Amino acid sequence: MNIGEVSERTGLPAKTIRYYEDIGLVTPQRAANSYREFRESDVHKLAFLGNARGLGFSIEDCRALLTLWEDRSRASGDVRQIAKDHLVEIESKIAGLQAMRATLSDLVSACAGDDRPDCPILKGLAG
Amino acid sequence: MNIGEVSERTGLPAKTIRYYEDIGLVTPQRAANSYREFRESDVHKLAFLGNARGLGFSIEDCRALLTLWEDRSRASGDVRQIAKDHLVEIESKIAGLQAMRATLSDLVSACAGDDRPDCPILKGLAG
DNA sequence: CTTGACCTTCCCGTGACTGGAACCTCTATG
DNA sequence: CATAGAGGTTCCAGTCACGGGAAGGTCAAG
Repeated sequence: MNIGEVSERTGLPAKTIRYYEDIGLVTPQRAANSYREFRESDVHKLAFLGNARGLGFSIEDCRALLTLWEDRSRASGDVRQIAKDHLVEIESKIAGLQAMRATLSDLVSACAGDDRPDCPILKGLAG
Repeated sequence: MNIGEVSERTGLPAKTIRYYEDIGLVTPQRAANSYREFRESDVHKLAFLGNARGLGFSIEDCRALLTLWEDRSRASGDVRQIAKDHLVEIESKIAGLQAMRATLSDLVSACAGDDRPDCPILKGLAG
């Protein structure tokens, strides 16, 4: 299977798939014309990667998860730990963004937003 | 005032302050020894930048906000628009992260996390 | 005079791609 | 058979907002 079809089937841009090969996440075979030749197992890996990235796992997390996925004798505790750590990160990002939203929406609602120069937002940002 | 003191007073790393000079956000004077010489107005600008960045505004947003801040005849509506757009972005980031959290926490709680290889997290990621 | 803190510039690296140039290969059509 | 166009290849540069570290100049204290 060529990269275009894989791209369609996984939803990943061809550029991304090439990048994943570059960094060793997938290793498709090569045809005589130097085209990449993807097997079903490559497509599954790439779909897995797409899902993991979609959940915000870093590439290195993905690499670890992929290794565990391929390891039939893995301990599910290892997977769970990675996921839990990531969950904590996500939660702290959410908290940070919510704090931003709170401050910012206060400022926005305090600002008349008309032609006059008086602006509580700028005042807020100034300190 | 030297960069070290400015760094302490604004909470911005010296590296960041130099970077902000590089991209034209501040333009401190120079002393004979080639050291940067910051005036109070530079410190205020940098504090403003620190606050705006802390609320997640991009550098280009900060540049625009700074220009408006310095423009005594600005319309507060311009400021408000930038802030509102940014608020929308923040909210969509929060929504994205919350969706990740929902899926991920479902997976984590479905996973026993012991020594056995059976793992709903990997199953979920596989499709 | 030396030590050590502070300052300078310069260049490379980050994460996870994305865009683009220059070029090769396959397939369908005139 | 020539050609056009779609798809493939490699490689290099850029993104964003800095951070690390090298190599060297400057200043105040002892």
